[in-house]
Amino acid sequence: MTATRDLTRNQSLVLGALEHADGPLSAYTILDRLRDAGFRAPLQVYRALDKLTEFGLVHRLESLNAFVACAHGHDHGHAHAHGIVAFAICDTCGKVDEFSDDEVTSRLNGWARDAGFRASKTTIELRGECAGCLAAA
Amino acid sequence: MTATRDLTRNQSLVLGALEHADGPLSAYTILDRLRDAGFRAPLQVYRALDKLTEFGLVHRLESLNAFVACAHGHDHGHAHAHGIVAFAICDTCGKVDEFSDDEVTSRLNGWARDAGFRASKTTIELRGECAGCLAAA
DNA sequence: AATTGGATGTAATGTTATTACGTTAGGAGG
DNA sequence: CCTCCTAACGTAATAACATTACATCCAATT
Ligand SMILES: [Zn+2]
Ligand SMILES: [Zn+2]
Ligand SMILES: [Zn+2]
Ligand SMILES: [Zn+2]
Repeated sequence: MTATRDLTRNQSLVLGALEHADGPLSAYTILDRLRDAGFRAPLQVYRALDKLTEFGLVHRLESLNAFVACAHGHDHGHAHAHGIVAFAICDTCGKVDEFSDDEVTSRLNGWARDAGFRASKTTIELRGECAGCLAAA
Repeated sequence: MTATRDLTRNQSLVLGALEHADGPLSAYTILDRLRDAGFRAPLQVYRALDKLTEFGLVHRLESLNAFVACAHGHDHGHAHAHGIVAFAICDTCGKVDEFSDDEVTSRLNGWARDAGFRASKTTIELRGECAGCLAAA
């Protein structure tokens, strides 16, 4: 059983913004959407994002400089461990698909073991066009 | 046989800066190092990087917002096709190891095929600590 | 009450990337 | 030679993303 975590007000607001969005949001977009809730400065967003990422509730998309709520079903503050996670990002509609592949994880871990490299974070991002957008084109 | 490509002066300078560096460089660091060669503005660097990346001579490290010369041995302007390339980036010493794994490539391509996703670019980056730094610690 | 640590508020600054606009160099074709 | 076209270049301004610095607040502990 994974422990439920108490989120602070700012963390809840940022997580909520990401969960209600239809795609990844930049920190500054989140800031804009939370102005009415009292947000004033980027740091309020970045601090919350740091914690949410640490808790595994939010992922940062490096190739986009943006953030998404974790796609795995879980209640607020109730996370679960990820293996290596991959993202397929549609450059046309912005949709993001989060997935994970044990064989990929195992090969990358194997490479790291052989190289004596200790990985603390691994990023896998596919940029391209999703099935829906390809069909529409 | 892959065609040799003529690089422009700016492209050669930027590629040279990356090849002589001992690690990834940000666009602005490249700019600073090329001041004496007449560089004045970020765009000069970004334009050269765009082309070099397109030619496969340079890779962008998304998690670092920085660039490295391709590790594969090739003469200036003489590139070769990559499959999906992965990078192991040491957060301690900055060293970058470029590698490629057919099984990883095949699994990711397989996922994309099944999902109907057409990937135009795939990023794999391991952040952590290299063998040398782990031994030194 | 004093101390501690985490979270917060705010301003200033630093870093990375792009837009806009004008100029230059070189090849293709008349 | 001259015009058209295209790719590359030069420069300035601005936009977008992220961090540093410093003060304050508050709850838990001693
Ligand atoms: Zn997730
Ligand atoms: Zn799409
Ligand atoms: Zn390469
Ligand atoms: Zn190292």
